Amino acid sequence: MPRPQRHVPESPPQIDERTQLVLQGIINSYIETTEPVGSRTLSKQLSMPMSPATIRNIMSDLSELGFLIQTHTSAGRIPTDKAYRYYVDSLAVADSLTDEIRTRIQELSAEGVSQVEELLSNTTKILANLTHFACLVTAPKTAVSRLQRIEFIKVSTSKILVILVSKSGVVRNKLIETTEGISQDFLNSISAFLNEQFQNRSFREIRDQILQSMVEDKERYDRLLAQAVRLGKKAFEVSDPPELYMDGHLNLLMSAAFGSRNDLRGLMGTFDQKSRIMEVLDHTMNAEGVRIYIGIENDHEGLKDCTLVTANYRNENNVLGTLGVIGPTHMDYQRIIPVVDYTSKILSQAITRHSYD
Amino acid sequence: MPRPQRHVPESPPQIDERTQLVLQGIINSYIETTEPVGSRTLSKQLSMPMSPATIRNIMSDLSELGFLIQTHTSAGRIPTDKAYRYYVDSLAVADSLTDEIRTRIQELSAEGVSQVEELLSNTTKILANLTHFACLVTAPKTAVSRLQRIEFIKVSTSKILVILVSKSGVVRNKLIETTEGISQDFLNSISAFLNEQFQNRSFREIRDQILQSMVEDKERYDRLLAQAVRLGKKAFEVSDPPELYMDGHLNLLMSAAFGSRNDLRGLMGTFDQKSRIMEVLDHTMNAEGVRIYIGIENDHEGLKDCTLVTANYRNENNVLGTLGVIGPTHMDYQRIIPVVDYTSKILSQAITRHSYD
DNA sequence: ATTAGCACTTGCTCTCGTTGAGTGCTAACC
DNA sequence: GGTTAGCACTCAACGAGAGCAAGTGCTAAT
Repeated sequence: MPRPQRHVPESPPQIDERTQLVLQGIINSYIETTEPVGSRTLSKQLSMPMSPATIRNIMSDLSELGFLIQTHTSAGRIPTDKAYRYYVDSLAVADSLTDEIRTRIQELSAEGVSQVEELLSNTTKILANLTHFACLVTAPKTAVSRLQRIEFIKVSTSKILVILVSKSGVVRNKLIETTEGISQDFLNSISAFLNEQFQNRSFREIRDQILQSMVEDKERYDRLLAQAVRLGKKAFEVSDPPELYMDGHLNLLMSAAFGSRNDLRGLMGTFDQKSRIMEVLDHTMNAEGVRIYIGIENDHEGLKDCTLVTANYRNENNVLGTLGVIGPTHMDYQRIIPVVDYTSKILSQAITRHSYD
Repeated sequence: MPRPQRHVPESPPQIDERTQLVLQGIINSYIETTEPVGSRTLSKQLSMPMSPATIRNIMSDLSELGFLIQTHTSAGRIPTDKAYRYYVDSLAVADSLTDEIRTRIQELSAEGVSQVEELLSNTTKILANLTHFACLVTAPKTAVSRLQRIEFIKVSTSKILVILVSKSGVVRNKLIETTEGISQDFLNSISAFLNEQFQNRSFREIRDQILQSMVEDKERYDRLLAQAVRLGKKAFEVSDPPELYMDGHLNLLMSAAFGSRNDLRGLMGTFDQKSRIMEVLDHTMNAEGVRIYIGIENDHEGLKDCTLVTANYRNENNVLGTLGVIGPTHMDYQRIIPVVDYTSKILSQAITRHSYD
């Protein structure tokens, strides 16, 4: 298992081995049952034989360290976010994936999947199925992706369809209104020109350059150039809708993991604002490997009882986007982490096959 | 208000005027409060002065006719699906829309909306906002829509991008793998040929015709024709994903209208299967005007506590698709029906402006 | 035909004791 | 000195019972 990155690097508190064992036991038990765990129960489950009283002492220490809390005085204890952090960083051992799960994940690029968009949407579906949590995949960032092909198609006297194909295989189209009658032949010349000029350049670069070239004079005298700039400008205008593929959020809402009606409301609100979720994901995109954000570590209010597990996907040359799952903080980390990890790798492979890089 | 179509035409039961008044009062009150309504409460609310005892007698009759039920012996009464049916057919008077709502709806084709897809997605958003229910819009059926333009773009040595633009303004693209090296020039000839041959024909027609022409011999001798048929076949192959725009389902789930956890589960399952929802909507598409399907009249199990209100949208020549909202059976019909009606008209206008017909 | 009055039903809420899981502390134990 | 048994204490959850409020159906008077 790839050792996941820690959210805030900080030396893990020194805890002796037996205490670790107890903590681990509590977390495992809580993940399984979602019930506060008491000393007696734990004593029976634990491999190392310890009396409830001993465990009580250890638990008391752990409470003092901020790893455990009690919902009320006479109840068992449940792990805090801090405990999960420690667990994920130092205790958890990733399950190895079964062949069955591997196969399921590989199906994201099953026979007949020809478009990148389909790939991404399949990924969320499969992840949702596997985890029963909310699953997210961001589309490759258009701003940084590079141009493979641009084409203009005249669909009516006043409308021109722009087709943008990026190196990463994403196709985007856009309608442009135009007053002047431009022939298809002329459009072809323009796209040939733009293709030659800008292939392999990033959309952002292209945009900048086109905007700049506006000030230069020479194009005034060249009808082709002038039109190319005019149309190109429209084509590359910023209007990337935040593209986010999402599935399984309904599962999550029902998962009974969230008791109170209020939590649900908050969570719902969160999922309604795709753009906010995008932000969160984008924010994590600089790191490598599987990243884990537990509860309060998410700076989004609605996610305070959730853990976000993300990883990037990429083609040979670039990081393209992020995928992730959002579940309750008491998710089964040992299972979820390798699933996300493997999915990101498979998606990377698949999308590399679809890229033109 | 367009008198909504009745689900199963059937002469409305003869009910005297005062009884109608009571039924209407009960339904109105229940729609407003979602509480069983008793004789005393109703007596105070009703315009015509009647004592609780009188109302009790009438209620008793209505119960016998199957319009009302009691959740338990000593509770007030709530309307049955049959009551809503009667209400919608004979009692309800549509509210007239405020200017504010009209304006809100008109915003679906606000400044800068250039693609049909955006139009449809805006429609669901606005409807969801206005109704707080789940809102659906089906994309124009590709099978019946007619070809405006087809274009092939070579994006790499082995991949060709097909762009299909329909008369209704929907753009669809699709990737085709090819082993042979075909030049862009040649692709242009092919698309020119196909455009000339098939413009204005419905996708279904085209598909049929291309499949048929396979058996004819002459094309063997004509490379252009052969390739055109080969690529055209791939391009028009059936693989329409069921295209459904949806919004507000989360609102619906939270609307507290659904008490039991179980109902929710069922409803969720329903929304998860977009294809089933499509079926339901498609099924209603033959009718005209606003249609209303109340509770059990929906032959989908998960919708047994829901009412579906749908209307078609169209351009000048054809019915293109359906839009609808799904809410609890006790929705405010007098408000929802005109909203759906007006939205369908505005969407029709907008999409007509975007059509090439 | 309508209405007032009354007995009856029933779900909801509040209280109160009981139960059981769990804790923290102390003293005994190895 | 760490570990464990024992014990008093706490507190949520459960269930029974009382009282309440809303509502009904029936009967008899208007």
